Amino acid sequence: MKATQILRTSKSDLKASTVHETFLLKGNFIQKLGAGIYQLMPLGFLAYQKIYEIIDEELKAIGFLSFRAPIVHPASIWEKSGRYDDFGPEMVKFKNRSAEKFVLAPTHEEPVNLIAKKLINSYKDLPLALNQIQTKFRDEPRARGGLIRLREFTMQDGYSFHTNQEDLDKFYNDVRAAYLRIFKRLGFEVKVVAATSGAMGGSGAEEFMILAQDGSDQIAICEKCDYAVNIETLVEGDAEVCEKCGGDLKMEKTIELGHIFKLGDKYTKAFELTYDNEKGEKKYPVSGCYGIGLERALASIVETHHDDKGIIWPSEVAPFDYYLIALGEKANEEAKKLYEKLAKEGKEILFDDRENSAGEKFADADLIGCPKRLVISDKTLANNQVEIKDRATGAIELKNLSEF
RNA sequence: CGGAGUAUGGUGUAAUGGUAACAUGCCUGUUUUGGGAACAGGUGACUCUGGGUUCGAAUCCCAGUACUCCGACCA
Repeated sequence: MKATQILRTSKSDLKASTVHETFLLKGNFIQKLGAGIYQLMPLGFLAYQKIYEIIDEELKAIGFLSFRAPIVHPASIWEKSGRYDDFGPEMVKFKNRSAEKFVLAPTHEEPVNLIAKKLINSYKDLPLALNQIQTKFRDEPRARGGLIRLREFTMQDGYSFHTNQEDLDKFYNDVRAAYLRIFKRLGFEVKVVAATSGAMGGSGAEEFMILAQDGSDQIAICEKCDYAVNIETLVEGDAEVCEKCGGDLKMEKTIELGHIFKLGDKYTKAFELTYDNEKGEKKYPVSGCYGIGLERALASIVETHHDDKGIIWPSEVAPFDYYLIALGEKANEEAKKLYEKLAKEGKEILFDDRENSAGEKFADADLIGCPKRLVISDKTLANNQVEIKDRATGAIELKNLSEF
């Protein structure tokens, strides 16, 4: 892709309240429409799609079926579950011209359970795992922190249904492992933290956290073993020593990237979702649910992968692999050829074909943060070479044009 | 939802009751290319909305809306 089409960086010293928002706004990855409401610009959407694909791929690989629920729901399905009145003011309710009642989905248990009810009749239909990556809207009283806490956001939300606890436990562990693979591919070092499943009911829950200065969660980490726990679950004065080994606990600010729950039969009971067992008896499946916030993941990648000049994308989520700069007219001709060749081979390359000064192109290459920067200039052309600079390490190597 | 503040070209700011200015961006041209270049010309804001005070309002007053920060709430 060409910079003249997609790149609109800002030279201003704009400073948002968080690092990721500063760089994402400066590089024009995102645009703010209102508090907690942002749109992804073409550049930002490229990175977002990479995240989407990684999550989708890993979850399909362990057996999730993809579905897609709507964002606007008729109020009736929420009235039926009893949550139309219970959910609280963060759920937006509205009426259309015919005074029919609707809600904007803050979560998707209601439609998912309707899908599951269609698909599950018999024990033979279990286990079943359903997944979607879809928009949620929550009218947060105070959205803040850039993309960390949005009102409209995208969430991967998966749900699984099982005949018994052992089967749920097994699948839960599969999801746990898939989540660890996802977060590794996204470039994170996550801590899996014991969490309360109180509000959701059920038998267990864990959160996937990263340490981050701008985080709004706090966890307690044991200084001796690898035990970590959300401080929300530390209520009864045991907030000072590790319950595993007795070591001292240290408080750290974190961002929660994902959350997995064993729900038991709370929701299947609430939604009257049953199956027939071998004896023909009606039983409630036990279920689990699993979620990752995509914009929050995007923001967190920037929070954990940057220097003072800009973003340093992990290779799997970078919007482009290469950022190509040409200096001088002769170099520009060669760069154009190289760009077309690499593009034809399917390489993801951003060619800075703008007429801007050299310094501006270098600064933007750092800001945008593609893993490799290619420079062609009179200097490199003297030996028919291209300079390759690694964004993360700063290491520079020269390669012959013919080797590309 | 409680407390405080802000609202002016695309962006960032100035003008404190009397002609809306500066920088940047953008457009044209010339020149320039290894770390945010230079010159020249040009473009662009009925100063958030509605009301009020005044000869006169970006400026003062009232209401609304939006945004920011602190707190509560939530993930």
